[in-house]
Amino acid sequence: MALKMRHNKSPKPIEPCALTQCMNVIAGAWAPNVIWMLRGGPRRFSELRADIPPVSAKVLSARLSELTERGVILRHVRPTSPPSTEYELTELGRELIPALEAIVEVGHKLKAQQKLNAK
Amino acid sequence: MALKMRHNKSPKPIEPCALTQCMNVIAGAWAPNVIWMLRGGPRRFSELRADIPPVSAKVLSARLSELTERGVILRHVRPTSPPSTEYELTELGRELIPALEAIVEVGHKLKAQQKLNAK
DNA sequence: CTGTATCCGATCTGATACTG
DNA sequence: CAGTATCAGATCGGATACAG
Repeated sequence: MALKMRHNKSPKPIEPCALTQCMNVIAGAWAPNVIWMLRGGPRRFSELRADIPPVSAKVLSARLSELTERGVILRHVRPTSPPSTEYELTELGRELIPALEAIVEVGHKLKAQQKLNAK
Repeated sequence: MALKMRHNKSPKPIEPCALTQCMNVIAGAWAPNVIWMLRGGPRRFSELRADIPPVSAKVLSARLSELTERGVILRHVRPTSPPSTEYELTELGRELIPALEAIVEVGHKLKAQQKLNAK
């Protein structure tokens, strides 16, 4: 579902440059939050849902699958009586932390800027 | 169109944390590329269209408006005979460069990772 | 040249209900 | 607990045509 080969308009649609490459991973409403919440260590499915309040199970599940597929997070299933699953950043996933930290830092400045505009 | 009166489930729907705050700015298919292309200095509308091949005028215009509104870029209109407009990063906008650089760096590692998976 | 207006398909997300 | 299935609404982005 990631391959979308249709209409052969441009043989080389974009330079799928590194920027776009990485943006695709952290795009979407919740992917960055998921990674961010995992930066402190492994978390379970329901913990992530609690961390990121209004995310639906469907979307969280979809993002976790995508991120797993892309090699950013790992899934550990524990066959306990109530099933338990832990998600954890891979080494590649941890590479994203500095980028997200930089983004967070800009976020603070944006919030400050917005307060100025509001007044 | 921004207000969507959601059911009063959470009085504070999300912590619109700094992460989300900034992600909203660089979200979308082309916003990061626009900022990236402006990092070297001012560019005109048509130059940006050429820089970022398959972006439509509509979307580029929409992104530029958004980014201007958010205080990330500045618009200079030159009333020449053929109209000319230059876009430029603001000081706030330049704060995004390090974040994007970090993202680009991860992008390279993701590409490397993908090649491994492909084989 | 620099946009804006319309139409339209693709994608994302949420709500709800259901399974193991 | 940890998801999946289905449906529906909202948003995004592209193509085209048009305007200043």
